[in-house]
Amino acid sequence: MIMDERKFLILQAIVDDYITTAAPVGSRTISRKSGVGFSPATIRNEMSDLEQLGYLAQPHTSAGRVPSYKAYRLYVDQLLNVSKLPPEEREKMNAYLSKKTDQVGTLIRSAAAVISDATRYTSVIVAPKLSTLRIRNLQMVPVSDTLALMVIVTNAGIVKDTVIRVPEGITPDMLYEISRMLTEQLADKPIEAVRQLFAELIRDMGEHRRLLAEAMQVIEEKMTHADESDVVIGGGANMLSYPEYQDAGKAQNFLSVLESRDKLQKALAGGSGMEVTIRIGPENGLPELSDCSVLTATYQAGDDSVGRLGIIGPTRMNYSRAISVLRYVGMALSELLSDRK
Amino acid sequence: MIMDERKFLILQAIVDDYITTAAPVGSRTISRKSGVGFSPATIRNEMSDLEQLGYLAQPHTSAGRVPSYKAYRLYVDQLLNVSKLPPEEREKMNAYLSKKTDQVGTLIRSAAAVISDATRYTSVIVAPKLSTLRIRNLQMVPVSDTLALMVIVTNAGIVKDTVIRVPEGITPDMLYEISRMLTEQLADKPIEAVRQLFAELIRDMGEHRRLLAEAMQVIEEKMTHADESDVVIGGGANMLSYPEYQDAGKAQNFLSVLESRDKLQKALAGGSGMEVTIRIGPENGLPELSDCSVLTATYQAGDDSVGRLGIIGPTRMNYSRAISVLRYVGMALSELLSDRK
DNA sequence: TGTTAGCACTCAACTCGGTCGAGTGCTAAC
DNA sequence: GTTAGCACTCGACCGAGTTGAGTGCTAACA
Repeated sequence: MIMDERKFLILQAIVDDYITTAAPVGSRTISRKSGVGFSPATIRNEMSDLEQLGYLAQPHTSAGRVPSYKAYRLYVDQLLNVSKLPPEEREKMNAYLSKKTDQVGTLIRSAAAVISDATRYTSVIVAPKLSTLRIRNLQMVPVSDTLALMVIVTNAGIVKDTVIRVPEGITPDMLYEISRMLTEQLADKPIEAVRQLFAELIRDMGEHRRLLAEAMQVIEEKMTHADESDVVIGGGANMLSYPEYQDAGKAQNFLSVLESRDKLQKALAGGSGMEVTIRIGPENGLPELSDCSVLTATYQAGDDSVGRLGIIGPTRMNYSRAISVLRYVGMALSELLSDRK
Repeated sequence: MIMDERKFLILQAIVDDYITTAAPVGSRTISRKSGVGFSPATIRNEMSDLEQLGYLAQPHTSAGRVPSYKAYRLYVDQLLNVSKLPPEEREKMNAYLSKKTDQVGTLIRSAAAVISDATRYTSVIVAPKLSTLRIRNLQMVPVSDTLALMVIVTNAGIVKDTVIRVPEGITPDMLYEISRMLTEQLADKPIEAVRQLFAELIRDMGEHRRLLAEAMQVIEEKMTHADESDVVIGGGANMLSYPEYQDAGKAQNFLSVLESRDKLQKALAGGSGMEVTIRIGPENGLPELSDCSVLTATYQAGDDSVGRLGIIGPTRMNYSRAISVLRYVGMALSELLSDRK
């Protein structure tokens, strides 16, 4: 048995219908649809074939059919046509986002809100990771005799800070001088390259070795351990409005994923290109999200990919709309981050 | 009719029982309890009185009784004895918290997690507000020719930063000098007092007037507009495990409050002293939380009250435990923030 | 040979009546 | 004042019956 034109057509109609109703789809329903000119009986035969092929499943004998993950995969890969967002909607999003451009954190939170409002799904954005950024300025601000705050300003105006210990005998003015020197040395270098530069500096400049070593260690740590605060969620409660999540246990299960930064990071990871990556149901690897789909994309600051943004929704989500919203917001975010001088 | 000793005893037993079972309490149940030596019939008479007095309500004639808000209020005010946390539990919390003391943000997130883990309710912590802090160091770090990052380090090592515009012709070294001067002038002053100092400075130092004015305006804004990121939530999904919130609509309603920083701020506001404030059901003013109770307390950095922390749970929450956890974590948080030199 | 009408069959969802049991209020006795 | 007893109430639960959406199969048709 092989998939022919008509099977595609019928499968598409079934998925389309299921996406909006969340109820098993029967042969009559499909037959009634415009564009499909066959009787219910014919449709039934085809549906039976599609079930055989693994694209459909029946909850029980006398129910309609429900698309399988395989069906969604096919639907997304071949049957989907992504429409552009209407201009007025783009305009609205743009207006909302460009108001919030001052602080990167706020911008990202707003972007998450825009996505979840526009799709009614849950949105997740990973803030720019230190390891993908370039240093623009590094400054150590004294906090007390023994502590300083190391502030790293990166491209796109993204700021990271940490407390570091300062060896005895280093005055605020010395801190400033060292910061200036470091900034000069490190400016515009990607953080990846900083390690080596630091090693050289520590070798050449014996006198502040301890301070530099401390700073290096902190940067190192910041780069490897993702900061908890760096994942932003929008519309976490949206999922509860879908019939799939009326069951409180399931809902709690889903929400617990949102509360675990680790799992979220894992869900968003992978897929490096600019294009939207789609993981359907079990494909995303997290058992808790086995009946969700996760769409992810990358956003940039300048020419560097700096973070990922994503949408989590039920497998029967409106992929077309989700994709276009994700694309658009990703683009807008990249632009706003790159504009910052 | 008046509340006598026995009525108190019975009401207490009813509330105690309802808190653990969430099911209407019948006269037999109370009669069986140790400490109450009356027959069901007597209890019924008393319960009838208590209903008349507004402390109990009946879902329907042949069900048991459910405590009203008035009953919880009485229970909390007069019938509750708050036990201390067992030492091993304190120890565990302490150990977990003191590991996280490096970054204030992380510390607060951990504290929220500790509270929600210990109580199985939802915890909320408002990060230290700028207006309650003292400046320790102020530094402007150049980001580009026209932008700088103003970093304000406050007591307790809490850091706030904002991007500000820099008028043309101001070099990084000048920024440093100005920062140094400002730090000298402002150090250890509460932010409340900064306004006036700034005004004086702007008057006296004509040359950098524009920069100072910009900085002032930004500080002003930061002080009045609470930052979105400053509210941290722990265990938002916990509520879903209680029978009161099995209904998806109710659950969504509750979660939407957690997503609105405004409403959360409002829920936590008020009650300035160190003691735990308890708002039961409608008392908290938010219709969305009308069947929740909100406990709030204040935490300090040094001698200044800097933020609030709270627990949101069902009205039938275990007040005794919630209060002791909130007290303990509030104290621990204050200590950890004050220790920072 | 592919399509369709017809028909028997399946099964969840809903309805309805009956039973069960937890709980109440009232009354009368202790 | 307290309590035992009893009639009553009412949601929860159970099982039988009905409904309706949907299927698979077969035979007829183009």
